[in-house]
Amino acid sequence: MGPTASGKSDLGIRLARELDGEVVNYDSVQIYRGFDVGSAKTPPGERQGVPHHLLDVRDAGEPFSAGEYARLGREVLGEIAARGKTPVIVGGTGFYLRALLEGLFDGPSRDEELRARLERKGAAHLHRLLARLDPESAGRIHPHDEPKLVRALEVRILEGQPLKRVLRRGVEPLTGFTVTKLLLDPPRDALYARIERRTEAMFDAGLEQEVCDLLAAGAPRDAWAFGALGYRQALALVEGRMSREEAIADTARSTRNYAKRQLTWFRNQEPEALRLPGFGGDADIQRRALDLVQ
RNA sequence: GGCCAGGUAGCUCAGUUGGUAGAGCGCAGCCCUGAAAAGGCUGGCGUCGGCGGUUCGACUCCGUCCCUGGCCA
Repeated sequence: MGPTASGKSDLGIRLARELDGEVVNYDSVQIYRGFDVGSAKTPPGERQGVPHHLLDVRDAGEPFSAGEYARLGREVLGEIAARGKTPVIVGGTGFYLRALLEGLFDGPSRDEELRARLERKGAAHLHRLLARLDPESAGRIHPHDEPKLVRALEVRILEGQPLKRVLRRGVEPLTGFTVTKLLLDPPRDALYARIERRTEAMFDAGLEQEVCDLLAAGAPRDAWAFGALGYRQALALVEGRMSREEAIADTARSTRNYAKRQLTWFRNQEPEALRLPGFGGDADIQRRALDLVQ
């Protein structure tokens, strides 16, 4: 695990080669077919023969969720183990990793109709409604945090019970594996500089063209995956709502913000992860990672 | 050289009739149980261009100097 641009893919491939393993992705954007340049997906030609899983399993317009990720992930993990290989789980979507390893509660999936109805009402209204139906959750969720209010209401309405009660139900951690967690944590300055450079490189490498290709292939312009970092801006560029300079600057800034949120998550939600103070491509970091894993 | 408009937080800018300052973004810290590259919370930051003056009190008024932009020479 590690923030965006910390070299997770490099380290993942290295570890997989050494351990006779296969890479399992847990990046929420690399899940999508055709989202390659902007998600920094390792091109097939650079995978050094290491099999990669859970890349390109959805089209732009298809919804996806942590729950689905956990189900697919456990299947894949089982298959890899059956082959006698070692899974090397690589990504930056901390919530997906938690869903995979710790499990999610046995609750309802998204209900699009219910959500559409709720989302129309606005956060303030939703918070008042939740205060009535599930006071405990209303006290825990900030009145401005619409997505979490919607989810709490969705569970409460569909299950007829407050979220906290449902939350305990049916959480099944992954079994059958010994997990070693490694966290890439390069110096902040160096990480930000690298994000800056990588963002420019993505636009140079044809992120704009990738968006055009996706649109031409029928991806709706409001497809969820177009909300991802870089894609939102590249779409604005394609549609003439942003200049190239603005698109790059905006992408780099949001990517820094994202990296910071990832670091907070990993630091506090994955305290047992072993920290590697550098980039995944660094030779000494790779050596240290191998020592920790063997 | 003259005229005009500006000089306030790292950046962009607001600041009512004089009572020592704010907003967004950035940055930092944090939250998160099925759209998590999403969404949300909290926080510090200023010699208000310099120097004088008027005043009990000046970012606000006066003088002067410096800097930036525009127009005219």
